[in-house]
Amino acid sequence: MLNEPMSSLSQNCSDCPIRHRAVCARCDGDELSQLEEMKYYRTFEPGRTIVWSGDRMDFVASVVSGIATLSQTMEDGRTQMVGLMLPSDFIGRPGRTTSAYNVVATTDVVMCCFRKKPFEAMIERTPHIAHRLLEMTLDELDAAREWMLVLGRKTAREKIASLLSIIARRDASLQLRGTQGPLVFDLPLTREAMADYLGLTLETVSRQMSALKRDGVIELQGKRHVTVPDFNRLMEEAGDDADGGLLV
Amino acid sequence: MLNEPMSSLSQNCSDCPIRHRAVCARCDGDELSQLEEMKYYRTFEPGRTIVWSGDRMDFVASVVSGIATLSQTMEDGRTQMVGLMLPSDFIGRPGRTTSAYNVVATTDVVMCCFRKKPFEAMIERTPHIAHRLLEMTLDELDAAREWMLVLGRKTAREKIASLLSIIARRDASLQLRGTQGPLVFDLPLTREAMADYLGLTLETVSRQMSALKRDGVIELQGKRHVTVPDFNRLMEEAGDDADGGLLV
DNA sequence: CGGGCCTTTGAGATACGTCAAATTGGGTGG
DNA sequence: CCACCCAATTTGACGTATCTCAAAGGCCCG
Repeated sequence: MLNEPMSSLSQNCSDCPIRHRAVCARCDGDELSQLEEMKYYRTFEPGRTIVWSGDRMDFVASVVSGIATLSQTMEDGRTQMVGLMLPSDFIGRPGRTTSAYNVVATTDVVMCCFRKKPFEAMIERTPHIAHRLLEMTLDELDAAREWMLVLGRKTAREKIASLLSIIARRDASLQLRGTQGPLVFDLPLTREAMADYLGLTLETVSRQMSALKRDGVIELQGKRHVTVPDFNRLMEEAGDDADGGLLV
Repeated sequence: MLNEPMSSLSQNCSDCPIRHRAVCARCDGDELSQLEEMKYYRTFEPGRTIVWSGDRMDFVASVVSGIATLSQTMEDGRTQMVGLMLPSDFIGRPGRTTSAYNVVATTDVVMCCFRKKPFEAMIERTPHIAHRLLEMTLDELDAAREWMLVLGRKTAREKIASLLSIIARRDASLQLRGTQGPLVFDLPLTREAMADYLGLTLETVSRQMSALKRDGVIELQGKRHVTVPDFNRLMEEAGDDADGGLLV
């Protein structure tokens, strides 16, 4: 079960797939070569834990490819996913030595890691990085707050529709497709992972997926392959304004 | 119904009550005087809306005193509070022209506002501000994620206990008391506001408050004045590790 | 072809929401 | 100073969305 061989990973920042979106997006050539000195790649298989909550973390990292989740767990095992980390997202917190969350790979994941100390020092002297990191953190804060509305006030059906529309939207924007015409994508999450993200049980997730399928909001080929014939319909089911642009 | 008269507001940053915690915390004298040129104070009465979601915002601001809430509302009126803004917290987002949330004063509120354009320009050239803002944003992101666990996975009783322990903890740290001995504080929120924060109805909030009182976890003097005889007991009811330090 | 997940579906239990009415208590005006 | 008023809160009865427990498929991979 090999994922992309290391040889295909750009050792060279200039042709990195997340070059223009990651924390290094605004760096110039000189700054990039400083980063190249402190960076190294790591890969993880699906299901593998990248960091445990409470563990010492002496690196920060960008997701280069694949999907990872951030989650919190209570003593009795209840767990809540608090973040979905996609390519270009940043993992780890400058100025903190331990992880506050479990970080788990849900697909094959490639990460571009930076040793923490040198990276922190570089933040101090490199406004390009500090500003990009601030911007990314503000975006994540907005996303977390949007998710609070989903968790606190939406019904199970709306929660499922919300999750599907987020994944569909992201997929469409990666593939540069418009919102017209059917959207097709693969669910990167198991029913249980969806439940942990939505604050539901996996049975409720399954039932609501079946209901959305029965009502023609989505079509399923197998368990993971999803077709959305009408994106606006999905948005309505999510309880969102249908005019919320696709290109966010 | 006058709140603190303007005359009592420090026009002078150097004796501002939030000087050491706000976005300006790390500024030196020169930077402070630049800020003083673009700042002005505004006050709001309880219940007054400071900004509406979607409104143009041409300032950013620090809460100097009082409490404000951030909330999102769905078309049918369901609302979810996504942030509790306390003294020193920062409102507004550099690089965005409209507010994503409703901002409402729940008590008398004094805000130190900065005109947006000059402030954004200053961030660009002042690492002290950019770094402090990054740090504060990361803290807010952690708080939002902790709240996602509360919203997604906790029972009504645990939710109430979680909210009370957060307020009690903050109050204790302001008054520099330890966690030993009874904690006493005033609830700055109505039952409805608590419900909007917790993703519950106000009736459920009221019932669970009564239950916690009946079980001796809290005592109530009037509707808003709360005594917590044993903080660890409250933490247990919240479903948190009781060893979570008070001094976070 | 068989074993082990992941998923679906069912039946019954329950926590929380909804609707409605009673009670409290803090502020106000007489 | 007291009675009154009104918003906030409490309490009750009932409905229901979601959870829990249980069993029966599918599907991938060896």
